[in-house]
Amino acid sequence: MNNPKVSSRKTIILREAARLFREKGYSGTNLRELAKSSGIQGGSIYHHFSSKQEILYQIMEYTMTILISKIGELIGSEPEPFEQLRKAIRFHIEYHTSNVNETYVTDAELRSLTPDNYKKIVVLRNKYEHIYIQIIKDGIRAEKMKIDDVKLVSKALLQMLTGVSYWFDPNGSLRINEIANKYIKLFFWGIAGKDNQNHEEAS
Amino acid sequence: MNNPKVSSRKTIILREAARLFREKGYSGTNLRELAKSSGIQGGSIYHHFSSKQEILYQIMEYTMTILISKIGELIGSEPEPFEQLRKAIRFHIEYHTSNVNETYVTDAELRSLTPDNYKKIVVLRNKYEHIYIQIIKDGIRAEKMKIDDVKLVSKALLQMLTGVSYWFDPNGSLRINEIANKYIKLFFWGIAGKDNQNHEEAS
DNA sequence: GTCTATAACTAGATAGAC
DNA sequence: GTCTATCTAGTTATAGAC
Repeated sequence: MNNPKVSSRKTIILREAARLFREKGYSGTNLRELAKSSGIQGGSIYHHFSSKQEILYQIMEYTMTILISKIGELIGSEPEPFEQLRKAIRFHIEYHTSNVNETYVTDAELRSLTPDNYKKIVVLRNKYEHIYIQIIKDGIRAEKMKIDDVKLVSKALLQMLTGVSYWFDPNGSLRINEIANKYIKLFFWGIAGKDNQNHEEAS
Repeated sequence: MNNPKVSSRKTIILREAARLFREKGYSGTNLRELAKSSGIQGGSIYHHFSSKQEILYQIMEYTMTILISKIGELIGSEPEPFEQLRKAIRFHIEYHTSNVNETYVTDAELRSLTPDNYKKIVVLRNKYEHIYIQIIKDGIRAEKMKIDDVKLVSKALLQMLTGVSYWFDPNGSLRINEIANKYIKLFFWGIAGKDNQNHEEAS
């Protein structure tokens, strides 16, 4: 996980843990099973991690750090907010579908963190979410986007995008790139299309 | 739960179970604690339910059944697809925010069901999702909506809407009715607004 | 319908050998 | 770095009294 070129035991444990935590939940996963699928015995886990909690925390901390750093690079090299948002959407879907186990756990197991770990991860989550908020704010300022509630719209967007990893099937007919295009189109223009622009109000 | 007027012990257990399953997960919740917060001792749970699994199943079965029956009534009395969708969106958000614990559990604890129970709940989920798919298909046929991938769009919609119950704060400044309006507007017209309709493609 | 007591088992974590 | 053995505690579920 720290060095993707070497599949050290630690890396294997983290990868298997993410898989099991997603399949059975954090509480539903036991360390003997995790050890077995990592190729070692139960007790050996504790050579690499001090507790089950630490494994969960490291998965989340790593995932959020990568997400933040990659999205940062991505939008740093692109000045136009519309194009920034397109790239951000594409990236979020790609990363979440390519790392389903880790991102699912990071998303769904916040409740299983100790209070201290919880605080740290929430800080990172807010940081990531704030990047999307900022892009949209810039889009409004540039008069490219029309939104009256930036926070709500960012949340709606991220939940919709994260949802892709819940149903995405790598063996299905849709490529990730096509899916991203469809989401971009939906989020930008909605379902009503130009012809129905007269129903602007939502009573 | 079966008769909302009487808060029988069974009803109380189901309500408390939904709350605890959401807070700590199904595996993370123990029956002594559930019993305690329901006002009885651990062993007494088994007078009302045969197992922990049965409690989970009943929460989900009840929630899905109500969702399907209510949305059925709602769109049955409205012929126009645009208006049907507005009502459906409003209903989904309202029900999910008013019954956060039950809907969250129904959404997130599918993995904790036994294979037999899993199959039954998935049938109900598909039934509910199919109602949204049908509305959108009708909307396309009536040339009110422009969508090339109905399944994807329905999933995007439902994930976005369900997400409201994850951040909704009853003491916050936004009323559910206002939130529903914002989501309807977003889903119908997108964020780009009329003026930018020329960027139709999403490269 | 609820209680107490307990059976049967499983879990996270530790210790010390190799 | 991994093993085996084990401690300690907690878990679902059952049994029988009230």
